[in-house]
Amino acid sequence: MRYSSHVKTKRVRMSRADRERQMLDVAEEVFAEQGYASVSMEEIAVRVGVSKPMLYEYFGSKEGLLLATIARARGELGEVTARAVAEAGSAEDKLYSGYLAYFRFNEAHRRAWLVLLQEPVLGGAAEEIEATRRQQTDLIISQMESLVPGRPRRALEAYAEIIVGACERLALWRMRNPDVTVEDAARHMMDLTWNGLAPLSG
Amino acid sequence: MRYSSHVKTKRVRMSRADRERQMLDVAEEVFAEQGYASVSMEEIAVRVGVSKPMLYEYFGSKEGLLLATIARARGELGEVTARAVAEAGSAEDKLYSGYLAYFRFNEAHRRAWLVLLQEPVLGGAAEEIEATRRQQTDLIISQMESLVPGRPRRALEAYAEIIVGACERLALWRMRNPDVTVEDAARHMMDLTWNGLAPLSG
DNA sequence: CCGGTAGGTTACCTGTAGTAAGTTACCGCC
DNA sequence: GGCGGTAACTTACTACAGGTAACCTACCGG
Repeated sequence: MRYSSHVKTKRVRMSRADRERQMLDVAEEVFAEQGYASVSMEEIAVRVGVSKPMLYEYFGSKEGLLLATIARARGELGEVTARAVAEAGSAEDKLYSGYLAYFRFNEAHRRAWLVLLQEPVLGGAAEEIEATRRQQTDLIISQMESLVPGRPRRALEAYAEIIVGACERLALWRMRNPDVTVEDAARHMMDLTWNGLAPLSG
Repeated sequence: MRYSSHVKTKRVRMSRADRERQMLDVAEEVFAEQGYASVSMEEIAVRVGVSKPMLYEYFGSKEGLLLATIARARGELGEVTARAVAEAGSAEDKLYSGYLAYFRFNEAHRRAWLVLLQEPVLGGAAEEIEATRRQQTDLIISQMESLVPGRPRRALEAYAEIIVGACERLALWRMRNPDVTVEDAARHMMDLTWNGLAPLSG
C-alpha cells in the first residue's frame, strides 16, 4: 500500500496478454452500456488506467477495438451453444438445448451479448467477423444435415440464417419483456421452427 | 441551358417539402452505399447542392437525418407488405404473400432496405422508430390472431419478432447469394414457419 | 418600390480519432 | 551493482467532422 495516500492509483505495468484482456473487459462494458458511437477512446483509456496510444497499439483503431470485443464475445457464445447441442440426445432435444443455451448466455452475459448487436456499425469491413459467423451457421447446418437429411445444401443454409436472425430478435424482445423466461423463449422458437404454424391453424 | 457553360449548376431555391424529399433521397443513397459512419454531413450537403446548416435545420442532427431516412423506408416497406397480406386469400397464402412482398421490396428498393440495417447505430434513442416497428409487428400479430386462434398474446408477439428477425437475416443472406430467387426465400421461410422441421425429420 | 420572411450562406467552435516523438521501468548480463 | 536494450508507456500534437451563431438574399404582398 505504498501509494494509498494518493487518490490516483499508480499505473501498473502489465504483460501484453493481461493488458489486452483488461482492455477488452473495459471496452465490452462501456460499449454495451453506452453504445459504440457515444464512447470515446479517451474514456476507455482512462478507465483502463492507461493512455490513448496504448489502445491504438493494441487494436489499431476504434473499429478494431470493437471488432476484437465482438469477436471474443461471439467466440464465447459459439462455444456455449456448440457444447449444449453436442451434449443433447435426440434431434428435437438438440434444437431445444441450442436455443436454451443461446438465451441463457444472453441473460447471464448481457454485456457481451449487447456488444454483438453493435456489429452493423462495422459495415462490410468485418472480414474477421464473417469467419466467426460462418462458424456459427456451420454448426447449425451440420446439425441440420442429420436432423433433416436429404435437403439441398442451400435450404439448410437458409434455415440456419433464419434461426440465427430469429434468435437475435427474440432475445432483444425478451429484454423488453423481462417476465418471459428463457424456457418460454426457447419454447416459442420450437413452436415455429420445429412444429410450424400449420398444425395450429384451423 | 443558361448555365451549361459553368461546371457548377446554379443552386436552386425550393419549397420545404421538395427539399426534404431531395435530402432524404440523397441520404438514402449515400447511407446505403457507404454506411452511416463513413458519410460526412458535408458530403451529403454538397450532393444535395446546399450548405451544411440546411441539413441541420431540417433534421437537427446527423442521427436525426438517419432516423428520418429509416422512418420513410420502413413506412414504404410496411405499406407494401400490408397490402400484399390484405389481398391474399387463405391463411397460408397470406403468410406466403407477405414474405414474397418483403423480399420483392428488398430486391427492388435495395437502397431503402439497406438503410434499415443501419438502425442499430441509433442505440436506444429510436423512439420514433419504435412506433413504426410496433406497427410492423402489429400487422403480423393481427394476422396471426385469425391464423392460429387461441394462442396467448405473448406467444403471438414472440412469433412476430421471430418472423421479422428471420426475414431480415434471410434477406441479407440473399444478397450474398444472388442466384436465390425471391420465391426461394419465401419458400424457405414457409418451410420453417408454416410446416416446421418435425415433419421432415426421420 | 419597399419591407418582411422563407430559404440560404460563411465562418467559426468543439471534441474526438489518430499519430510522432520522446520517456520510464524492468531484465539479463558483464 | 551498474549498464545497455527493449517493452511498455506518455505527452503533445494534427486533422477532420459534427454542430452553431451570425449574417445574407431572393421573392412576394401591399
